[in-house]
Amino acid sequence: MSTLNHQTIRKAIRERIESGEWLPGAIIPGEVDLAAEYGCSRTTVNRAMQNLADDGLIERKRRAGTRVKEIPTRQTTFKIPIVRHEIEASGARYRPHILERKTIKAPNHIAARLHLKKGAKLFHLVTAHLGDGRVHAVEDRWVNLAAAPDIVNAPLNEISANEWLIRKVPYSSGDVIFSASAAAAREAEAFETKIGSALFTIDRTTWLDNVYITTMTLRYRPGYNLHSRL
Amino acid sequence: MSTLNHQTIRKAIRERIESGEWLPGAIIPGEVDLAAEYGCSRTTVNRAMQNLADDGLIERKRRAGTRVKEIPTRQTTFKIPIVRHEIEASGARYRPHILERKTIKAPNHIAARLHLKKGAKLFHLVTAHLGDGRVHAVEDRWVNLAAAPDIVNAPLNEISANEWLIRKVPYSSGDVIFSASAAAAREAEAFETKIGSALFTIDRTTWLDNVYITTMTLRYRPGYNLHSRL
DNA sequence: TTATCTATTATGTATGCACATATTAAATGC
DNA sequence: GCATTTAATATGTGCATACATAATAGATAA
Repeated sequence: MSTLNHQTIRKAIRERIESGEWLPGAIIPGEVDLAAEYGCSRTTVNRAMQNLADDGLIERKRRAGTRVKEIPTRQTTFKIPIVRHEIEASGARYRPHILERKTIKAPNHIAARLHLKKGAKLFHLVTAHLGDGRVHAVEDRWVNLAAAPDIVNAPLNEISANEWLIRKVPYSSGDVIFSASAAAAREAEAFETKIGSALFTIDRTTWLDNVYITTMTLRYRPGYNLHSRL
Repeated sequence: MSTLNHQTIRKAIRERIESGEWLPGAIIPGEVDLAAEYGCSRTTVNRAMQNLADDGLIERKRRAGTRVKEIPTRQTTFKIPIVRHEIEASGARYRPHILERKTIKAPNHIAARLHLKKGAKLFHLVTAHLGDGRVHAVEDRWVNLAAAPDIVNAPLNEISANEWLIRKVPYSSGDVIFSASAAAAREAEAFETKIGSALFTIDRTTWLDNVYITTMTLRYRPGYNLHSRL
């Protein structure tokens, strides 16, 4: 059978754009024309083009046609790593080590992040994630007890709070913030580095249907980085 | 007409997963059944399901059926920001300020990144990206002159090297690395902060068809962060 | 029992067609 | 000239259908 699937056509069009045949901002032939040129149905071309539009390579408008993007929207998808997986992928044995675990009144900025009133009592958990005994990352987490009361009894020595929560509320929404932060005393000690060292940091707040579940700050050991391709 | 489009069905299925009707790991009804249930064609259900699979919510295998992912692959898409856009979005006026600009022998680790031999001569450019006169980020870039010889004459006071290169080679592939790094003397001075301050850092190497074009390190001012939703 | 083949089946993909919808360009009215 | 309506058109979407392909379960043979 013919090998003209939508992926082939998608690739062909991509190459024509990358080769400069159709310059940024230029309009490219309509679906009907391309279908004729490649000898396939418009449906197939349509699918290929939709994919390219998803990739941010082209811009499509009804009636107006399809154009190559002026400045391609460069976007990368990062898989939000699960710390245990990262550690195990490197061949080390994972173990969470709890540094702090108590239910206390949350600081105002934490309560605000979870859209709770000032002075709300939250479950506070600080965990060092160990790979073969070495600290890979330090997690500082606050959990809304109204949303996940069982957490106080969870076996957090065996399973990390993150994974425990994923099992409880697998499909939640979240905010993710990447930044760099300076090591405080606790992190400096854990990572055996100086106070003020630059640490790659992920802040994450999670909710489901307007109920805020948890917010956490994850600080990685010095030298850690997150890699992606575009 | 009926409002049963693929997006509606996609949303419906998503909700049934999020509600816990189909638990992680469980198999969900086949396309034919769902089509019957929703009163649409299998094509439409297929499209909805493919989208959900792209989102990492479900896993599909021929013959084996579709299952809810055990641990949902959390992934976020970050738009790789163009510094000028970031600055202008905040209402400030953008201006690049060149700190260094010369063609010299590249350090070995840079030559290696661009897959060139040791001692290759490269165009080296250090730029401070200013927003209303304040330094927003410092960029340290090396350009392969074999790939983009014209860069030596580019008006880099007006347009940043990044944007100039995007125009020359709009559709290239790249590696992106997010990390935290300590401010060296140059950055400390530019950002009016102390040496060793934690800076959010993006490393990026770009190529097109096996020709490596440029590699750069972009260090953002203290406090900068990258935000996303999942 | 174990290995190999075969039929079954769920998803994957291509196509032709019809109609929806957004946007532009042309026609019309003031 | 300027505003409004109308027609033309490229993409967006849904459906029925046919066939491809991979994985499994069951049948068959060693």
